[in-house]
Formats: sequence, structure tokens, C-alpha cells
Amino acid sequence: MEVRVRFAPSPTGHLHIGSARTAVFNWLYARHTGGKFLLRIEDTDPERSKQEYTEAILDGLKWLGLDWDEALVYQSRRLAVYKETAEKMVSEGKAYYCGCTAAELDDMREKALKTGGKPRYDGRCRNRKDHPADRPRVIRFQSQSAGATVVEDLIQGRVSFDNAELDDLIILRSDGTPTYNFSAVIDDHAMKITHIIRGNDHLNNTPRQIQIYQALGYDLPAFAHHPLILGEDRSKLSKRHGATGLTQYREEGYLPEAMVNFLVRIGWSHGDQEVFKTKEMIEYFDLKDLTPSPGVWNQEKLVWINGDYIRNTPIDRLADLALPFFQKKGYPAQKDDYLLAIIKDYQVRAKTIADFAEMAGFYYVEEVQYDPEAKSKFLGPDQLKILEILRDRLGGLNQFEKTALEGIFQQVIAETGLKMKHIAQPLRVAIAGVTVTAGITEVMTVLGPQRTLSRLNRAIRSINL
RNA sequence: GGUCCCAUCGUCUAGGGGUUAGGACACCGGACUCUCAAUCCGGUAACGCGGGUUCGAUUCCCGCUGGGACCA
Repeated sequence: MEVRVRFAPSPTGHLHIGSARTAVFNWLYARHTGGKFLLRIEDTDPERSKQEYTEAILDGLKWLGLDWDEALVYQSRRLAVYKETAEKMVSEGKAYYCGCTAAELDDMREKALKTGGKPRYDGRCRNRKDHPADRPRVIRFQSQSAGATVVEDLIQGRVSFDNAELDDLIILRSDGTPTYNFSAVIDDHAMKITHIIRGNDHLNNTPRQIQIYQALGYDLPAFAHHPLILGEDRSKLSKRHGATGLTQYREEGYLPEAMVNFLVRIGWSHGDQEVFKTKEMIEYFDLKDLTPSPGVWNQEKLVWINGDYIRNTPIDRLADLALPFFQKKGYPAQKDDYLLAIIKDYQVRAKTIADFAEMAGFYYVEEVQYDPEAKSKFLGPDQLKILEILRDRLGGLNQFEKTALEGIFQQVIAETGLKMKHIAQPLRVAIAGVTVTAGITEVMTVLGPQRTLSRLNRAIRSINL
């Protein structure tokens, strides 16, 4: 039988990294099994659902490289189906109208609490026939009161729930909109979903859903509840732990492949392997290799894996990705050989795409800004002489090239008795303004004789002032 | 509070009745070196506690503790 899985976000905000991970698991499972990956937009709450969020979620999925099959299902367009089904259940005695007011429900809860009971609906409307027509009424599912409902979870194992714990949940609100547990069941069945892969936060909903499946005579799908991602303090990952929106990571210069690789490795493993090509992930991914225990978001590891991906990404693509970062910082960069050369020299150093513009902005400035500490340490009277020697020797070259530059450094070292570090650092600060850059000959080669010499002269003048 | 889930280095994890408990990130040292990276080499570091079961439990079972989620 063909595997059919789905990702069912509520468009009430941007794509959360936890949701993105759920999507990744679903997508991988579909691709691994040769099945279908479907999307359903759970937008039955008109107050909170926004079209722009749906767009943002789809953008996020596309960015990650998660392509989906078949047309999107919008729950807001299926309200009639939910209503019809709920009413049919009433006529079949599987659900009933309930006109209890908020006051009645509060009262019920209070009394239950006072007598040591649980704050749950007592089912008083189950057999009521005299519903006042002027009162809004909901439809409640008549749940099993005896026995237990068992979830055979592919990740968590067998989980049993005592039916006595489950009260008669509302499936249709008085305004005719369905509740989550109801619409999810109706749609998963309509979409012929075979495996429900979702966060562990839904495990408690599952017995209720199973009872609805059974009442409706639907076949049960397989369930797989994956563990959640936790923040550093081991509580559910939220805004106070930092960025939770996928978009933010994109804007901070993380590569989509690195994000997928990182996300999938929280909770999933394949032996000792850390870095996976998409093809490998698809080949190896299986639900049985998901752990049941939650995992903490490890930002350092994300940074490392992103750096690893950057080191293995073609220069040309890096340039395309980095260009907007340079431009955003006001540098007159464009995609040309100059940019490509810079990217090449910084590829091993960048941990994010943003790092390129962060570290290599000096290539694009008219006047180098000297870092105060660097200047006081390397652009003082002590360094004047060496800088002047370098200017004179370098001025004799009409084009910069690695071996020629190295030859000059060797000569200068031989003549002055200085060590390379005594030459390179002042020179570096003179032409870049900072003490940390790519190799000095690489920087000079890219900058070229003109820029290098004029920067060198300006540094010398700044010392003489 | 009720229900449910979880428990191997700081973190992500492998493993599993008898192992020197493996890998990765981070961290610390070293090599390389013009700075910083990258790379390579080495190091510190874990089976939460208590009962069982067993010749033997980190591994299986129970309890506790701790953490988490959901519902209220």
C-alpha cells in the first residue's frame, strides 16, 4: 500500500523550526517509501489564520527543499463536510447536541473540583431532548466511558489511555466550526493518510481521535509521535530561547541543507554519521531510527554543520547567496571575479553566509577603518620603517601574484632580520584595518597593487601625523 | 492538579545482559602557521537513584527522583 503522509500547519504564524522538523520527517518518510507527502492548511480559525502566513510556511518548505504532492487542502473550504459529518453522527447516536452555557460548565467544573473529582464534562446533555432552540449549541462526541484506548505508536511504543479519563469532547462549535481533533480525523481519512507523523505534544489527543475513527468506521492510520525540541533549559523551545522562526535562520545566513541536516539529527540517527547528502537521508531514513526522547537545540552544532556545508558548497553559489548580505551593509558589491575571489578566500572561515560580508567588508571600502586596538598595536612608530620598506618594494611590482609577493617577503626578512609575523600584521592592519583576515598574500592579490599601495601609503601617513 | 511521554559525556547521539561504553558539537592541549580559520593528532567528560530478575545489569521489570508535554 502506498504511504501517504501529511504536514498540517496552522497558518497563525511563521514556520517554526520545530514544525519544520516535523515536515522534514514526513517528507523524508514519503520520499524514502516512494509515497506521497501532502499539505493541509488548518485554517478554521478565521481570527488567527492569515493568508500571508500560509505563504510564509510554503516559502519555508520550498526553501528547505521539501516539495509536496497533490493539491493543498484548506480546512476552511471544508466546513460543510465537518458539519455534515457531525450531524450525521448525531443522527446515528454517536454524538449529541449540548446547550450547556459557560456558567453551567464553570459550575460543573467547580463542583467536581470541590468533591475531589476531575474538571470534566459530565455528559448531562447526552440524553436531553428539550434543547432550548434559542440557545447556541455545540455537538459533542459521545466517547467510550469504559475500557481503554490503546495507541500503537511507531516511536513511543504501546500507550494505553483509560477511557474514563476522556470526557465528551466538543467536535463542532456553536458557530459551526470543527475542533482540531475532529477535523483532523475527517481530513486524514479523506486524504487517505496512512501514517501520521507528528510531535509528541499530540500524543494525548490521539486516543480521542482513535475513538472518532472507530465511531465513524474508518480504518486507523499508523501513528508516530516524534519527540519535541527543547530549549537550553529543557523546556519547550520558544521565543525566549532565541530565534524559533525558520526565516530568521535564513536571514542569518544558514544554508537550507544545513538546517535540514541539523534538524533531522535531533531525534534521528544513522549510526555514527553526522553529515548526510539529501539522497543519503532519503535512503537511510526510517521511523524506527527516531528516538522517543526529546532533544535540546544545540546552536553550536548548527553553526558547525553550517560551516561544513559552506566549505562544501561551490563558490559560485556562495557568491549568489552572499551578495545580498554585502549589499545590505552598503558595500558596492556585485557578482564578479572580485567577489568570487573574496568568497574563495573566506570559504573556510565563514560559519554563516552573513560572515562573508561581516569579515570581508574591507575589500569594498574607499577608506579602511582601523580597528583602534589593531592600530595602536600595529600601526605605530615602531612599524613605520617596515611599512615604508614594503611600500618601496611592492611599488616595484606592476602586478601582484603569490610567488612574487612571497619573494619580496623573503627578501625583506633576510635584509631586516624581522620575522614574517612582524611584517604581516602591520601590513594586514594597513590594508584591511583588522588583525584577522585571509592569508596576507591572498588579500593583496585580490586587492591588487593599486588598492594595496594606496592603503599602505595612507597607513604610513596616519603614523606620521 | 490529572493524564501521558522521556532519562548514556555540558549538548546531539551509537550501543546493548559480559564492551577499554563508540562517534559528533563544544571545551582543553599539540602539529601546521603571517593573523584567523580549515585540517590532522591527542585529552577531559556519561549509563540519575533504589529495588528486583540473572552467574552477571548501563542494557530487562518495578518504584522513586528529575525533566517535558497535553488538559484544566
